[in-house]
Amino acid sequence: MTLRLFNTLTGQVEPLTPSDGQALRMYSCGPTVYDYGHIGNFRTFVHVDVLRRFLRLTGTPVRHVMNITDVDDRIIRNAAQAGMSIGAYTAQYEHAFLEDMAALQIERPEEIPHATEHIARMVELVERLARAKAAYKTEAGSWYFRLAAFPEYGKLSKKDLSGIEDGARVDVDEYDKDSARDFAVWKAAKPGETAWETAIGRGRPGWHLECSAMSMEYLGESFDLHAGGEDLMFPHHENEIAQSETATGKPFARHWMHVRFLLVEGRKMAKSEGNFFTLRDLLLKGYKASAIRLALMSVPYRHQLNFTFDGLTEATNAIDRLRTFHRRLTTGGYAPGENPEMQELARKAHSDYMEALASDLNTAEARAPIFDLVRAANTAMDQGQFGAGDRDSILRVLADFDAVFAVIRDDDAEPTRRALAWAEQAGRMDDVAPELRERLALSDEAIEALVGERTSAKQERNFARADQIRNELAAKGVVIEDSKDGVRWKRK
RNA sequence: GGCGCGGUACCCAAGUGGUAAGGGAGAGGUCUGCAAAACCUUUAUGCGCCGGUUCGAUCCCGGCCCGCGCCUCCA
Repeated sequence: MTLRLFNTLTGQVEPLTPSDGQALRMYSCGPTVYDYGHIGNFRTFVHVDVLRRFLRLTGTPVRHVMNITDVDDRIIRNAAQAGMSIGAYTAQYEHAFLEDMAALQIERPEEIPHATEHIARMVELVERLARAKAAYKTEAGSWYFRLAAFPEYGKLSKKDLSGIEDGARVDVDEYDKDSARDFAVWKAAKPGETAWETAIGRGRPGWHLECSAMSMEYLGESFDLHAGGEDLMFPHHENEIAQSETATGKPFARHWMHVRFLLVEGRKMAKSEGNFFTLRDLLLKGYKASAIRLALMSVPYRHQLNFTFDGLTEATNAIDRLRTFHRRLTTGGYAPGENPEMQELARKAHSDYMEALASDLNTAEARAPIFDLVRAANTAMDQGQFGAGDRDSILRVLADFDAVFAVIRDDDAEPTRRALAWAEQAGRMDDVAPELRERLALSDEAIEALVGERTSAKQERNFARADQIRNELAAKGVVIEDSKDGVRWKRK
């Protein structure tokens, strides 16, 4: 099955396959590690994860590179304010970022290169551009890319810049550029700033240059896919194309994927709007990492997502339904054999699911057949029309579902515990939802003991005691379910 | 101003030129010691508004209204 993905460059949905017949070579713009990641960042990373997971599910090996931008103006500024080296400053946020990615079940890219470790490659690229007369050095020691050297500029974002008058928007700092639209590939060091001593002068790389240099280093001068948030399309990706294609004379990435922004409660997320949330903020409020992941991915990547707390609750409940069903499959007893109707439903659900994802990663559409299957299977089980063979088939469908969605397997406790530990150390305990603390204070062993005691009480028909225990557990977020196959419990 | 996206039931949301997936919430019922879980039933003659094309439009075309994004650092 071949993925058909929208390509920003051509404006069309096109098949995406490895051009070398081996692995799909893809690059996605990673974080600038100057602060904790917010949910907007993670919406993009989650959808890139959906892409790579689906490719792998369809048997396409992936060679995925994601950069870490560990030097830029904000980093230099913040590190100086904190009285830290930029290395020490960025290390803490990079660590937090990788932890957050893991919490959201986002797979690690094959390569995660750091900008500061590839300065030499970037300098080479500037030199290459200089030789092609496409980059020039200013009096102040910065290097700029000459837009006039790349007539195709604007082909990704569909911008026609020919009408922009040179000099119209030149600001004071950039007075020595040849044209207002020329962008920096190398920034001269200001006194006291972190800088590298190189053949092209003392300074640091421009942001756009980093991605060009690192993507080509790991993936070659031409590769299959480049992804990022919609805001990066212009100017960041446009500049990458200009630099890279001018330097190599070859097409850079042939397929471009852009994930749309999310809104929070109907407005663009911004600190000034008071609707700005990091992943950690949400975990401390008691939302599960899996619910956050599902909420972020439930609306297809090409549509704006309105992120709301109602949506988070809804995602929590939807996941509960899936997990309850999964538990019913794995813990229930089923007679040997299978129900031909069930087999057909499972097969159909699987193919509808795969087809929806293959169709430009339509995650919303892909969910539907899975939930259909859950209902049909529950009904068949209730009616005793369900065999061990059906269980096995459906477990395989769910495994493929979770290979991309990654929400059924319950790994939620760990991220929450880590967020709590972090809050303690960061002095954020006031932001921890009180119920959350109580919940985590109760160990699995303690729950098991109480559940056991309740079962005994029930057998003795001491329902008062049994209900008392049930209420006590419920208050701490533990739900008990009595079924024919015994007692199950779960954390809310 | 330029480029682009969206307006589908109480909420989120998919979708197709031939008559509206799925999830969540609500209501009623079955089951249960009571619950929970699960299942059943139930909620859009209708898909922003007005025209047009068509045998037929939510889906195509035109206009209008509303919301949003990018165009500057930004996922």
